[in-house]
Amino acid sequence: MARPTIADIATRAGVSKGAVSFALNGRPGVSDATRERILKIAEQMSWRPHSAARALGAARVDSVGMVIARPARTLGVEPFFAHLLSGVQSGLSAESISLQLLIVEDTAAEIEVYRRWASEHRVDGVILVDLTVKDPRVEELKALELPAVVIGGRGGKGALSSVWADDRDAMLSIVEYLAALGHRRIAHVAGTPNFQHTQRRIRAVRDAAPRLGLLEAPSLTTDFSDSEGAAITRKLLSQPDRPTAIVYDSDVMAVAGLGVAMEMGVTVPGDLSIVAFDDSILTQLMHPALTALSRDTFDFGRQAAEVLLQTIADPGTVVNRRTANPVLTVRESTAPPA
Amino acid sequence: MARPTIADIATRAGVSKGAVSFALNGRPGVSDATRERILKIAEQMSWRPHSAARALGAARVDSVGMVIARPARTLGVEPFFAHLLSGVQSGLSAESISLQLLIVEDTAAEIEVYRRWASEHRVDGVILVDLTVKDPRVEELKALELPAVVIGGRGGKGALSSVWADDRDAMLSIVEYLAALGHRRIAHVAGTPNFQHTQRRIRAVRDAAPRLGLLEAPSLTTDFSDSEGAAITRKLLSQPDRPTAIVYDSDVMAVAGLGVAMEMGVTVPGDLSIVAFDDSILTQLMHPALTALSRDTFDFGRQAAEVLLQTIADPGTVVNRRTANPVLTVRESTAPPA
DNA sequence: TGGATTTGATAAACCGGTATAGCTCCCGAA
DNA sequence: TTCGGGAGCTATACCGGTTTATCAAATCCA
Repeated sequence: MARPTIADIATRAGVSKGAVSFALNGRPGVSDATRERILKIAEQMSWRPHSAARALGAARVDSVGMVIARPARTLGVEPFFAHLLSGVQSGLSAESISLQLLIVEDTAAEIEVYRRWASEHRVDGVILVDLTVKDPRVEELKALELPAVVIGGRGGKGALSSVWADDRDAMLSIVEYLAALGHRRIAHVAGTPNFQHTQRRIRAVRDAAPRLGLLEAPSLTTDFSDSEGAAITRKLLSQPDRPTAIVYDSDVMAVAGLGVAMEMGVTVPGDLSIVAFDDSILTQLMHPALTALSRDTFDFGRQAAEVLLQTIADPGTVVNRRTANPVLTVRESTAPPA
Repeated sequence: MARPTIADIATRAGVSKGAVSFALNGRPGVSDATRERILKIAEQMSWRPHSAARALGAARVDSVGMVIARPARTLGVEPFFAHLLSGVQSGLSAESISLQLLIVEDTAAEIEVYRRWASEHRVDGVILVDLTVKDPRVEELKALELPAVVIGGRGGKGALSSVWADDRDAMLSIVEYLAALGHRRIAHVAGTPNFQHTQRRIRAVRDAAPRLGLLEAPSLTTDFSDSEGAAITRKLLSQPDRPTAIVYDSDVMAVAGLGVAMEMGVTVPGDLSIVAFDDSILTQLMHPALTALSRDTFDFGRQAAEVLLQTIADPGTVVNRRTANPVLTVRESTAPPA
């Protein structure tokens, strides 16, 4: 027989559909003896709930969504997303909730997806990444009343739940380390200026500079691509008073920067120290291996899932959870200046 | 008012639910005038179908699934998956079908997911990757009667639909190119031996060796990790008659191999030519940039989606589609031997 | 002991669509 | 003039669960 339904179980157990439903969901209304009997029969018939039928009862769909808005070609180099995804899933699988993943071209398309998901009842909540300054998605999700959690940034004034790491603190730890090594000319090759975390990192560098006695500490924004990372590095290293250390906002840009240094005959870490804000296998494969900030991205995802489930369970609450601070993994690309 | 239903539309249009359903699905049963009126009202009320309600009618769920069975930590370095995913989605979005993505630890867990999906009616079909020799998933999916398409390998004797590229041909083009440059000692650092494509590539090397007059052409299997790639390279380069060219089955291993060569004072491409079977930003960031086999992974995914939709529409058919041949992108890591 | 409450279970409504049997017109052919 | 038949639409059952109103029997308490 194909796919047993609760009606089949009811017939076999000699009870009503309702009783079976109560038994299977662990709610009161049946005696322990009956419950046990029903559960055993369900087990025997290897019954599984029909997800659509469940979802129809205006209840949850047991599915959450995640949209990544990036042009396809810039995606996938960073292990960041893969680890984040694994983490999110490990957080969800405990409750056997599934994840819908979508990759779209831009934020407009992303919002369109949220509207569709909301109106079609496809997900119970969503996870947001790459939060920008004045992000339009926050307002939209509030309007749609779709539970959401923001990763890596606070969701506006108590608007959405969030899971975030202290970028400021992390950046300070990098700059302080470089200053302690003796560097006085430090450059910061940042990411897209409209990302919230980019702003926070830039501010951290600017605020710390005077205190650490830095002569120079410019932050230069890019589109996160390897080519812009390389171009900016070329420009920095061509200056008469070139920096003795560069901090890159991503591992890909750091690797590109290392390539430029080698091509220009600038030795690393002799003439130039390099630090990547993101760690991955990339930074470890280099020669010299790059000093990088390591974050537990997997755990990040896991916590996001947890917070989202809380928010779904009680749509009123807004949770802002701060995760463990990232740590600086020192490798071969940093040393005192010549 | 929250979420209009077809009943609301029916009331407003002064017709029955059935008529509305006919009109919205473009099937006969209503006059053109009525249809037009209903469509306009639906548009005004911004009606969207409730996916669960649709799915309940024993029909399709408009959702397909994809499970990637890899330990979280080895995942995400290769842009391969990200591009594949984007491609799959672009193929699906035309029909506004959503994608469920799951990352699990091993094949056992993967099969468990298929069972759950099938019994809970969560997906209409699935996409398989990383096909192994005697893959247990093929049998399982046949048993579950879940439409499926295999990416990168044939699905057994007409068992499942598939989309594949000619690995043999691709490998031949690499080896022939190296032979033409004058290389006679070529090593092949392969992936996991139980993958079908690994087997095909190994066979291609073995078959071509005599014809091309190669003195030596060993294929050495690994677990695809950078560390094993490095270890094997170290061993190869320590031999008295070391190879003058190495072909790596993945970009990550090729990069690791390049690192080993540099660390051992073996110049690339002077003393050693390196070719990666997979292209990505990684290979381009290196110095020297690596010669690599470029595949249109995005298109691969798109075609897989297409074939899957065909298979879902008509569960009887088995489509085996061969995609465009990959091309060798020559960069700086290959040259005639010294 | 009798009325009030609790327990264990049932029948039926409901969620939002789809599918189908059947009804009413209206037209054309015999 | 009657009958067949198709177009256009309605009413209703159905999909597989959840939930609620209802009810009988058991239990409790004064």
